[in-house]
Amino acid sequence: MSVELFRAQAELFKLLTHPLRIQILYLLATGEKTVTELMKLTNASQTIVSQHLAKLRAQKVVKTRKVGTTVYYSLKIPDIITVCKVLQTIIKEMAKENQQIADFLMQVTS
Amino acid sequence: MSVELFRAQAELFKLLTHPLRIQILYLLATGEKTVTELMKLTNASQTIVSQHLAKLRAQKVVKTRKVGTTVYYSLKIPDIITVCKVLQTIIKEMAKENQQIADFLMQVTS
DNA sequence: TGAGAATATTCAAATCATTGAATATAGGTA
DNA sequence: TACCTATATTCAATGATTTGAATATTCTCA
Repeated sequence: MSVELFRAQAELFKLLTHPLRIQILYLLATGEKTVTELMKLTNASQTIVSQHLAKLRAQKVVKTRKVGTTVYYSLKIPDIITVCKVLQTIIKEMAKENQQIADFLMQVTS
Repeated sequence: MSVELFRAQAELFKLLTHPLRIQILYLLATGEKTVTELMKLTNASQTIVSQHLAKLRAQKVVKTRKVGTTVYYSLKIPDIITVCKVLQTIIKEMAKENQQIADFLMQVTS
């Protein structure tokens, strides 16, 4: 596998390193949303939401539809949410294991 | 879904934003490797490899086995490579689509 | 014990990402 | 035209990540 492919993967993964961007992607996975809706759903400011959407647009994982002055965002690459979901199950597995270790330590030290 | 989960996901995704770390994970997916082997396979310096391995260790996605002075690294969470592979298929899809657009433009402008 | 091999850590410099404030644009409506 | 609403962009400050050089640690073997 080429270094170029690793670089391309790394670039796309960078989109997923901000909690707000992940949240926005999950929201868009449930259907298209306007910027104002995303602001309300995430409790983030207009500037911040718009800036993060710009990053998602730059990498073409979202697409837009403009009606008058309002812009509807939706997933252009719906599979991106699969990537998040796979990681989510990993996190749950890790948490479960940590819990088991914690339980064991409780038992040993009490 | 809680902001905490988004944050946890974002933290793990940060591991995947460096080409060398992705390459190391792919290499470890084929079996355990020593630091020296990883250096040779990736053409990266000892310091660099060691630093990136430290990040992977900090998030517990790799584990180590020490024999004398050499350290064998392997995947502690093998599913992490699934995350990479899902993204890889997305990248291929995106590339395919771009190719189709390029082909279309060729046709139209010639 | 002393040298050498394998790996890890620390630190400063450079680069990159995030934020908030300010401003810009563009469409709709009085 | 003038204002209002929705969204985007720019810029400077701050914070995080990456790198290379230097150094530390730990093990083995003569």
